[in-house]
Amino acid sequence: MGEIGPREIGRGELAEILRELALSMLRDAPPHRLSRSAAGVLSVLERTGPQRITALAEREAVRQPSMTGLVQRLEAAGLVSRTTDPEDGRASLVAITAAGSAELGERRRVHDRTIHAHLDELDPDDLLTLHRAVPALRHLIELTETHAHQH
Amino acid sequence: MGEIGPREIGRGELAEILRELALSMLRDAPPHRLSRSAAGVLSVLERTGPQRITALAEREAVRQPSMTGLVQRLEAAGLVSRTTDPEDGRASLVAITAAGSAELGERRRVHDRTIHAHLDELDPDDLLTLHRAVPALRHLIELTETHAHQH
DNA sequence: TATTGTTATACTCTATAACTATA
DNA sequence: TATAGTTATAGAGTATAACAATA
Repeated sequence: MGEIGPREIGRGELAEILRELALSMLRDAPPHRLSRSAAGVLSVLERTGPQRITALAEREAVRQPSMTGLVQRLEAAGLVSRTTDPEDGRASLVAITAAGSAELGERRRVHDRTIHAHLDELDPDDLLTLHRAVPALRHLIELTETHAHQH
Repeated sequence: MGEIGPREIGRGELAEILRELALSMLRDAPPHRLSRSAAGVLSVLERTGPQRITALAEREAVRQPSMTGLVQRLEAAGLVSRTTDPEDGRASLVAITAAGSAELGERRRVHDRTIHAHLDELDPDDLLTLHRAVPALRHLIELTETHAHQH
């Protein structure tokens, strides 16, 4: 092990706290009609437009057959629609429907409300500190999303 | 809707970022022998000592029969052991084994290493900001854990 | 041949309903 | 009766392996 410089202090602790925070928020999410998997797919479709099964599977870090099943359930529920890719007869393009967007929005509002309630109880100084950390958290999310799917 | 005071600014945005961070970290977690559910139970047992099925179910926000099944799988894998509660013949006490602790530790190290790798790429200013936010994040986790299980 | 996607099969995780055993 | 837990059953979500269709 090398020496620990000023930049190194507590980085392991930071990773640990971030992991615990994620688990904590996850456990705290109220139950909803949309599962996490379903919401994840709808969220990608909403942000990036229609996608192929393979692209969705890579993006969500699941296998192609798993994504086939998930999309089939979403289609049966009317939350996505499918069309054959005009440029490639093998591929299909999955798109979110208006009903899908509505469900997704509702799920986000419910979860955010829960988190908001906790923030309301937080010490004002802590709240200010977290506000100041928003850009850094955004950057961390970007890095995490970029480097995903490498497992 | 009431007026928006100085303390109110951006709290909705903060909740949103925290939710997105949690999802992002979750998707980023490398696959592991221990599922999230299994790791959650082992983590509780490690921190709080032997627990009843009912207590574990409440803590992890699942139903009693779901926890029965999960504990049965963990027991079959040698990660927990069970004894009848000496004070109540109906109840059993579930305890983590040495093998369970080892698996849990390994899973945490793997995930933390992934997060750590992202932190290494973060701008030093962002990293400093996040370090300063550790106590606030800790407090938020505590609030979230305390108020869980109210759905 | 390589790529896109589906089907077949199996295991984990979750739920509700009905049950057993103990208090 | 009430509580602690299990069993029965069903559905979502995941995986691997084998297959079909198109490029």
